[in-house]
Amino acid sequence: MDAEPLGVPEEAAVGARLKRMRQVFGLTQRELARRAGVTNGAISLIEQGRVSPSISSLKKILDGIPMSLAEFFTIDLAASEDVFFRADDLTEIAFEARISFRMVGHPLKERALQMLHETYRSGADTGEAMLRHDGEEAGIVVRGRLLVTVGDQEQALGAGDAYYFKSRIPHRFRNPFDELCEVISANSPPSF
Amino acid sequence: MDAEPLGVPEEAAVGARLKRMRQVFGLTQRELARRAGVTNGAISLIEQGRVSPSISSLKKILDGIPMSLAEFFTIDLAASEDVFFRADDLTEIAFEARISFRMVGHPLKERALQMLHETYRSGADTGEAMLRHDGEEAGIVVRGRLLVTVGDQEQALGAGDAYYFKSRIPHRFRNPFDELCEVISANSPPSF
DNA sequence: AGAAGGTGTTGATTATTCTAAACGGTATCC
DNA sequence: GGATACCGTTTAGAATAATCAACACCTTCT
Repeated sequence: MDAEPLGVPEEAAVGARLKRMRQVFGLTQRELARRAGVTNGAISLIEQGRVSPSISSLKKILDGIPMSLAEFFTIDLAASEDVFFRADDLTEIAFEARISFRMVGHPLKERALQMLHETYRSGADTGEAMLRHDGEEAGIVVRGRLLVTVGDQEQALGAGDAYYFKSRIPHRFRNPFDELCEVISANSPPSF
Repeated sequence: MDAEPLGVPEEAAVGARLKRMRQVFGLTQRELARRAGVTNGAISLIEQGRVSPSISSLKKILDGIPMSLAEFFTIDLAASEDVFFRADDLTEIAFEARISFRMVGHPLKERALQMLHETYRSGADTGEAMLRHDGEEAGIVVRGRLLVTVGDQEQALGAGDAYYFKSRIPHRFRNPFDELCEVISANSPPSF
């Protein structure tokens, strides 16, 4: 009706959505247009909300990403909010004086994965009583050295070294060295 | 490109999908068109797959149902298959000579709900050892009378009477009367 | 500075979709 | 039997979307 579709939220939403998806996949309008077999102009118009694409052309474009129509309309953009967390924003998990665990992501949210930024000061030890819990965990040493014990294996890991094991296997982390050690770890499902 | 979009599955799929949705909601093309503020012709063309509607018009049409674009593209039409089950098709769950449990739906399919058509002949009893399991259950007596025990409460229910309780509470069903008793029950999540 | 190659955006034309109004078919009512 | 009231379908023309080609802008390179 109107020349300017101001009051129509869905068009703009589709455009914004497409732009978001395209950017998430690291594509330019032209690159996506080439892959999809449409013109870059069409994508520009759609993203600006100046036209409402037909299902067929939207599908054609999404095929170039690639992404299904169902995905396109279903994926919750808000859910991918808070992708970045500043170091200061990480939630501290008290453990022991010499150990600091700082969690990536919101504490309360239901998640399939948990990531921790761990700091082991000299002399830190998760305890003689080995840790055991469900899931699997992995980590990479960022700075300093860490003595990792998993089952009957024990290794001193330096910066860049990593571990991966099933958390049911008794494990322990120690820093018997005199320099501070930082580790980035992840476990799934979350067990803290 | 072609006048006849034979090789394009998606358009036809959208048309068929729309037709299905419209029919499921018991609407005629004209009625839906009236609600959506489009012409019945447009709906006809779309359903035949002769055009690929724009997002804006598809949304307008779906608003008339009403249904979101996400729903429209997500809902699995095949999943709503086998909606009706003849009495003879209900799967019998052997229990006791005087008790018959006949399940609605396919035994193997993952479901959030289970419905049973239960028959308690005179003297039937689910057992002195009370039943306990996860979930919640409800039922309505269709015929005869049933003595229902839930925790420390006990009631004789007649036709039309019903119950609802958390299945963790010990429960028992008995028919000490001399007429046959039929009950329709449901429990979620399925526990048989 | 200027050329080259990238980005997204914009008119004029072509192609497609939507509307409006008709058509044929079927069931119901009188 | 004919009028009425639905149904879905179809066609000509108005409205909208997509293309093509140019445009303005920004980096990078020489």
